[in-house]
Amino acid sequence: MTFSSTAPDQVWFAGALLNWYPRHRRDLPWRHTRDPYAIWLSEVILQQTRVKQGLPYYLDFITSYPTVHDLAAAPQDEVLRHWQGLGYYSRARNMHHTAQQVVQEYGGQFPGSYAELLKLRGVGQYTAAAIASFAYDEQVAVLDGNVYRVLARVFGLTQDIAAPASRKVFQQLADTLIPAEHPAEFNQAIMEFGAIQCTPLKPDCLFCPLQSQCYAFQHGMVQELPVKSKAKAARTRYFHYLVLRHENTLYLRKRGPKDIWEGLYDFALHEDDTAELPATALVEAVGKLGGKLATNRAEEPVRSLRHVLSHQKVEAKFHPVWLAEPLPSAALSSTGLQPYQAAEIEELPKPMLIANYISNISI
DNA sequence: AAGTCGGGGCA
DNA sequence: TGCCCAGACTT
Repeated sequence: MTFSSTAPDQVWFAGALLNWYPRHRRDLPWRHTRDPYAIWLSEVILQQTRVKQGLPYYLDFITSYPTVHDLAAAPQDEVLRHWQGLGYYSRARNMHHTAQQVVQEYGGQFPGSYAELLKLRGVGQYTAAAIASFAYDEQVAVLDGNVYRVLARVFGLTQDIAAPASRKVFQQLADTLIPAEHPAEFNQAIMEFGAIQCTPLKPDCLFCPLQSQCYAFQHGMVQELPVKSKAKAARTRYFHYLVLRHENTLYLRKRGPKDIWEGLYDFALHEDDTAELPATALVEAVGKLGGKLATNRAEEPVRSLRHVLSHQKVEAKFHPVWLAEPLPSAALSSTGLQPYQAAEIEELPKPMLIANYISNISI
């Protein structure tokens, strides 16, 4: 790759960042260790997640599961329960799987190189580079949202960072920038610089050490870079939850694959293409399960909650239904529903939509 | 290459 | 509201 004569010198760029970093770095717990397990844990948690949001989860996980053996031995429901609220739950399932693989196939030792780390489930190019550099000082450049932004601005790259094909350009540039001497510090520095100084909305260009060499600043294009195409609009889905209750139990079931919230627990669900259902539909649904309606219960209000995900908007209605007797076993086996008491429900991993609903009713 | 997968924080 | 966040996986 070649640069125009006005492009910042590559050695100067690394030097400037390595000078900036120790003066501005945040004190974060995963920066005090070279244990690949702890670093891997932090990196998986921080995928598509701000440090502020991920930090308490990291502290909880490293305390609850101090070694990869502890994590591998834990039940999946327990791991997902610790992950509850962090989103992108495939990360937790993949993390759990990888912990078990590291114990069983690698004797509890994490792979020692970028190429080997890349083979682990849930470990992509970014995470493999992060672990390899932070834990092993391997000279492999990380490329995350921060790095995309910093490189696009400083070097004036106009490729659409949302397009997978653009990755090559940025990765090649990052590979030429990372120094042999301090690869880990360089990776930390460029990401921290993106997170603190070269921020998406209002970057602190006034006090930026790269200002004199920054393409975007010199050309008045800070607001235009990086170029990123818009995501398509989220679709709306209508969830009608049957909150089946008998005495002190609620019926929930574990969600399956090929949809949101895999592995988490919610109520009996009827999805429809409309927010409104005829009143008879509920009674009919309960009857279909072989449920008998209780007659000694006061009518409870239907609650509506809206929940926004990356690619979907869920409009949920919760319909409380008191049963006169437990659901027949045939209904349980066909739906996967099981009765749970309040203390048990607390331990189940649930989507925030469900957790929020439950926290506002009395059980 | 495009689609899918969460939730929270911010202006 | 819209955008972004220490991305990875599936189709």
